[in-house]
Amino acid sequence: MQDTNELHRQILEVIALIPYGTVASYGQIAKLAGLPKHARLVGYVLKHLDKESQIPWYRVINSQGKISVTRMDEKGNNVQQDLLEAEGVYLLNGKVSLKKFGWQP
DNA sequence: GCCATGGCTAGTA
DNA sequence: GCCATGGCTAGTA
Repeated sequence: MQDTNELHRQILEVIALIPYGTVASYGQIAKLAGLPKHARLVGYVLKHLDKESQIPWYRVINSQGKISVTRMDEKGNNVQQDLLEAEGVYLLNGKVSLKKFGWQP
């Protein structure tokens, strides 16, 4: 049980390092956390993140540059997309250019 | 235990 | 294909 939380903590730690205005993929986070092949776990952890968390969850997208989260605000805008655009990260044809905005640690 | 289910993905086609 | 979770049966005791 404690091992699991430790993994989650490592993952969140790495996500917290993603710089403003950049994005990283689930797989990339997993790898940097020392957990290659655990991309899905990253998704799981983020899904269960509590609302109060200060972790920049929205800077994590899939490896194709697409947003996986579908949550909308009252205006019908995708919440994650809004948060990214507020940092200057925009979508083109529904995708973020990883070349431009991808985090290179 | 077994099996389905995910905020996924490298590597084909 | 990967892998942690969670719900749900067998099958013991």
